[in-house]
Amino acid sequence: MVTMRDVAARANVSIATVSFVLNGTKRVAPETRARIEAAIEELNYRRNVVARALASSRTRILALVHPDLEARPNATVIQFVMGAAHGARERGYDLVLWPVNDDEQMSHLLAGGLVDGALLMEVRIRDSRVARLVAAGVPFALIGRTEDDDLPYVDIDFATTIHQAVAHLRGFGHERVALVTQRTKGAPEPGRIMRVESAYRAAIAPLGHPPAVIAVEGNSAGGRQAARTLLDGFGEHTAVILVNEGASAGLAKGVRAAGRAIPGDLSIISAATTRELGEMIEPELTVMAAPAPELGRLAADALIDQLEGVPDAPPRTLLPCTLVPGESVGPAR
Amino acid sequence: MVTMRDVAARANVSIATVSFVLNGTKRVAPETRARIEAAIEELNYRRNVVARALASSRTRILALVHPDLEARPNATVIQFVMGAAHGARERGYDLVLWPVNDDEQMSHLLAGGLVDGALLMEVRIRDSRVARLVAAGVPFALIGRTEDDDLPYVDIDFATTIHQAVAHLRGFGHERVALVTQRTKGAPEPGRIMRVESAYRAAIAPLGHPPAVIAVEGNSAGGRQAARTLLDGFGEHTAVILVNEGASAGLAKGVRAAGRAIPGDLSIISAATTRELGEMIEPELTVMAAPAPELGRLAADALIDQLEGVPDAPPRTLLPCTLVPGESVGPAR
DNA sequence: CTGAAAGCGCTTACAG
DNA sequence: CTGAAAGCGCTTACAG
Repeated sequence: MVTMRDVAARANVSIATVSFVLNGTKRVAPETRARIEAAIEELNYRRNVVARALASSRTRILALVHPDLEARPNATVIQFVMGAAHGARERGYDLVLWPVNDDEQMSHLLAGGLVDGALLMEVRIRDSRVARLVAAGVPFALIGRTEDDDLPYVDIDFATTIHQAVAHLRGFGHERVALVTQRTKGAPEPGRIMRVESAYRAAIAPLGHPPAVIAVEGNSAGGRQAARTLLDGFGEHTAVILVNEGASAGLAKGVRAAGRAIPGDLSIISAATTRELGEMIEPELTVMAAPAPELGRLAADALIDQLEGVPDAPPRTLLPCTLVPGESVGPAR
Repeated sequence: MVTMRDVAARANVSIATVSFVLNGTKRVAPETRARIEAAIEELNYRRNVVARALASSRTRILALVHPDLEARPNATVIQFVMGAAHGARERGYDLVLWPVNDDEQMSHLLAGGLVDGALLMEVRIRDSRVARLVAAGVPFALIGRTEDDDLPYVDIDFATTIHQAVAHLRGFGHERVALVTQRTKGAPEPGRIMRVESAYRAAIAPLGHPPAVIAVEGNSAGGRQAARTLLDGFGEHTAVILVNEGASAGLAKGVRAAGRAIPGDLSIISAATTRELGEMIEPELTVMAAPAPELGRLAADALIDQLEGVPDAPPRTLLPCTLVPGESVGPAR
């Protein structure tokens, strides 16, 4: 293994000087610099990141803390993760995956000193992990929000997204619009459910009809259950907005199985999902595509800005979903 | 920050002895050990993983090397990734994500010394990354296979999977069975395509009809194209096996759009995907569910076994997919 | 069974 | 502009 010592010897300088040109932390005479760069090139030297981390007390590693995601293979999840990985890499950071469900284990890992900061996924309204992070003195950024709006986060702008969805439906004459959200058995609710609901209530208020919110599990069975509830209980609705990726297909199937037409009898918009999911369903669903890759990247950026003390870096970013018209929205009956 | 030095001072021993009890590398007198453990407890000490890595030349970090996965949000991909992350964590290792497309960048990262070993995803028949890994002297395990069968890998047992799929179809009287695989524009083909094809040829040989292989892109458009080819060109086929997750929904839609019934006119099995994907489609697809979580975990295990010199650890594992009956397979017409 | 000490490969005041 | 040296927090022969 070739070390800084070898480079220094070949360039006839001290290892300190090699370090200075590598980091650009001090001015070095042009000729000296050239000699060092030549030596680095000739020896094919790469500085050891572990030694650098120990000496500088900065590992340049970030943790992505998330619950078990195997269980919910939603299309947006991988986009978040990969967006964060790309964002980190591009700024010279590494991203480690920490699939931990309990706070204890997270604190334990944090105390090991491997990471400079953490990205939190699946953030809940009241999230005890945040207190742990603060206690450990570890900088962080959230993907999603707690009830405390002053923390660093990136999130989907649900207010704008839902308003646009409602506006789109109103353009087709819909006045009675229901909402389908996600119920997570056992687990505390992610913050977005609450935000989505209030955005929905605000958006449909001008229409003068009472809100109808249906919470089901994020899978096909949940979707079919939502279809039944919608058709039986709330029969008069002509459109529905879903913020439940996993239930989208089941809802469409359930509606059709009940002999109703999409969009003839019911228009559907699935929000916070991917264009690809919409294409898979019959009829092709109109979706509000989540800016998941961007959010992943922005989360990494926000955390790194914080670590590096970048001035005027935005600690919080909200991005709305993008409407991708399919064949599931039509005129109100 | 509390260090080993603090623990040693409190327990009245040298830091060497503290290190010995922490690592279990040398026998320590019970009373001494008890004193040290008490001190660790009282001070809430956690050993610094970076210092440990530098001193032991073992970082206990693994890299997951993969091309850009944002672009292809297949359901199995996240399962692989999370399986590997879990497997690593359970054995005290961390997994970093390395989204790199070119070999140069991979070698560059490797040379930094951050990782003890690498897991390679999306392995191609001839994969230049393998040579790079060998050149860098970095242990690795593949998720998938190259043409060289002697390397450490985990993979789906496509031979068994395809045979089971064909046997299932034969049970329904099918004799003319087509295959739909994936075509990746530009990129070299992953090794599995080749293996799937030869497994398919072997499995249908006893049926006495010529093979029909259709390669399309892994998205809805690809699936619809496959449907057209299948219905127009190969009209006499009564069943199709897909090994193209992303095209599954498009194929089903295309077949129905052409006025053909599933499974009345055409039976469909989608192999190497998830049960959830099958549920999303209309009619619910019979799938061969990929053992993706297990394979991710096994890949991590194989690599760690190698790093730790575990005797008799299996360097290669093949796991078949599991048949999950849906509504897309019926008697041959 | 325990300790003193070298060493892992860097960074970073400090001195000149 | 450059260097000598301490130090980051551990592990690991080596000696006793």
